Amino acid sequence: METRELRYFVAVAEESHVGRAARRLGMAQPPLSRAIAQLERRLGADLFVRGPRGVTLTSAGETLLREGRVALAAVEAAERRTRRTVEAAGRASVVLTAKAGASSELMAKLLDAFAAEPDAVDVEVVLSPPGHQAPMLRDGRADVAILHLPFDDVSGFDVDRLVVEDQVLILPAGHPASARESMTVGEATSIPDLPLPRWPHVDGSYPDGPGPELRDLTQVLQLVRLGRTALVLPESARAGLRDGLAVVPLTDAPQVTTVIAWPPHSTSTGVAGLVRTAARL
Amino acid sequence: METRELRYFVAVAEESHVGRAARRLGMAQPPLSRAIAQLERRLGADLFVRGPRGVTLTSAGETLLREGRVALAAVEAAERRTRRTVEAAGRASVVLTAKAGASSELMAKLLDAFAAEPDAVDVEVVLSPPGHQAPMLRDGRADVAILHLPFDDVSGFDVDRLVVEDQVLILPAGHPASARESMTVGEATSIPDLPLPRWPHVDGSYPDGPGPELRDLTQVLQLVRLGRTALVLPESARAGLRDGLAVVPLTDAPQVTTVIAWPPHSTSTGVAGLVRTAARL
DNA sequence: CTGCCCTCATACCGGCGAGGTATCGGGGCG
DNA sequence: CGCCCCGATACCTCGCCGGTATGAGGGCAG
Repeated sequence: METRELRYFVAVAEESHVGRAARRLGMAQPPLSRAIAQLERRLGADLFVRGPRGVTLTSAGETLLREGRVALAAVEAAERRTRRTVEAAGRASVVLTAKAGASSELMAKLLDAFAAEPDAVDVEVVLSPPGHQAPMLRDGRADVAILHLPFDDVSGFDVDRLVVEDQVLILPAGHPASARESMTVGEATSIPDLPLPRWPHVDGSYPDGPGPELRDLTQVLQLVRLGRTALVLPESARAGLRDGLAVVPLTDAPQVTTVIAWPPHSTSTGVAGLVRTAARL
Repeated sequence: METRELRYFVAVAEESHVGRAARRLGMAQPPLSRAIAQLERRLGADLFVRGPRGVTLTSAGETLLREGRVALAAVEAAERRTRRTVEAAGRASVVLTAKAGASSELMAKLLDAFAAEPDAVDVEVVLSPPGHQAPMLRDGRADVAILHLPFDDVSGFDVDRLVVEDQVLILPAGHPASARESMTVGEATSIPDLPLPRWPHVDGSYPDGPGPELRDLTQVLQLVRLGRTALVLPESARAGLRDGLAVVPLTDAPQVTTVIAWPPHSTSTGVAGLVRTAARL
C-alpha cells in the first residue's frame, strides 16, 4: 500500500464524498474513484458503501481510517525528522512544544536548568493551541512535548510525570461566588451569569454553548475580569494572574498531571538531556 | 514520501550495498540507484556516503532508517488489520501472540477465564520464538501480546502488568551446584561444565559463545537433563518441569515482569475484553 | 409516473516516470 | 599498470496516473 493511496482514502473518508475529496486533493473525481476501487481490490475489502448522497465507511474502512492516520503520521514524522537532521547538522537542536500560556513557570525552570547542563543543545520552543501538542509529536513537527493528562492522548509516547495538581476556578474579583471557600465542578458550571468558555477542537471548530469562544489565555482572562466568563485552570496558573481575579478551589475536579513526552524511538541526545533535566526538577 | 521509496531505502541501508539490495528487491541496480538519489534530492539530505566497497549511512540516513522502519511497520499494520477486519466479518476474533513455551499456565488461565466471559470472542493463539512478539504487534500480525520485561521492548504499546517474579537457575539434578541454597548470576554463568545456552537474535542468527544454540524450550531442558547446559528462567517455569532437574534461586537476577500489551489505538472489543480479563487474574 | 439532478463509475487518451539494458567512471588491490 | 568491483549515467519502453467526456442509478419534485 502506497502513502498516496492512503492519503486519498483518508481524504474520501473524512469528506464522505468522492467529489469533495477530489477537490481537496486538487485532482479530478474519476481518478480518485478509480484509485479507491483499486485499493479495495488490492485489500480484498470494501471500504465504502456508495450511497446516492455520498459514501460511508464500512467496518473495514473504519479500521483503515484509524490505523492509516497513525501510519501516515509515522511516515510524515520520518520525513520531517530526516530533514531536520540535516538542517541541524553539527549543532544539535530540539523542538519542544507546549500549550501556549500554560506551565510557563515550569517551562522557564526547565529551560534554565537544561541550559546550565554540560550537554545542553539549542531548544526551539513552539507554543501552539491546546490539543495540538500530541499530533505535532506524532508527525515529527516536534521532538518533545509538555502535555497535560487527562486532556492529551499520550498513547504511543514515553512519558515522565512532572507535576500533579488540583484545578481551581478563576472568576471576577467582585463576583458573589468569589467569596466561597471551595466549590464543586457542578456548581462552577452552573453559575448563571458566568458561562464557561468553549475550547476549540483540533480542527479549529467550536462546540455549541453559551460561553465565549476561547482563543488565547490572556484574552480570556480579560473577559473574566470584565465579568463575562469564568475559567477552570490548574492551580499553578495562579502564579501568573494579575489583579481583578479571584480563585476558588474545586473539590471534585479531576487532577491535572503535567508530563514530558517524547517518541519512544527517539535517540536524540537533546531529548534525552531535556527529559533527564525535567525529571530532576 | 512513498512507501516504495522507504522500502528501497531500508533495503539498501540493511545491505549497505546497492546491488545486493536490488537483488533482494527483485529489480535491477540502476533504477534502485536512481530511486535513492531521487529520495535524497527530495529530502534535501544525503542518506549514504558512497564508498568503493558499498555504501554507509549518514546521520540523516540513520534517522530515516530508525523512523522509516517504524513507519513501514505502521503501514503494514494498517493493511493487515484492514484485511483481518473483513476476514473476521461477523464473528470477531483476536490474534494473541506469546513466547513459545513460556507462561503456559498463565495463558491457560487467561484463555479459560476469557472464554467464560459474556463478551468472549475467538482467540487465535500464535506462539513464536522469543523476541518476535513485539514486532508482530507493531506490524499488525497480532492484536495482543504477552511480553516479558526487561527483555521485550514495549515502547509505543499500552501495557498492563500481570506478574512480577524472580528468576531461577535450572540445572541437572545430580550436579554439585544443585545443592546450593541460592546463587548469584555471576556464579551461575561461570559454572565451568555448564555453559548457558545462546538465544537467537530476531534475525535468526546466534551470538558467539560456548553454550548450545537454543531453539525450543523442551529440547533445551533435555540438554539440561543430560548435564550439557543450565538455564535461567522465571520461577513460574518450575511448574512445567519434569524429573531430572534441580532449581536454584538466583539472588541478584533482574526480576521478570510479564505484561499484556496492545497497540494504543486498538478499538477491538476482543482486545478490550481480553485485557480486562487478564487484569482480574 | 416521469424527468431532473446529484453522485459515483466507466471509457478513452496523453504524458510522466518507473524499470530495464548497456555502458561509463573511479577507487582499491594484485 | 591493469583488472575488478561498485555505483552512476544514458537511453528506451511501457505501465499507470491523471484528465475529459459520458454513462448509470437512486432520490425527489412536479
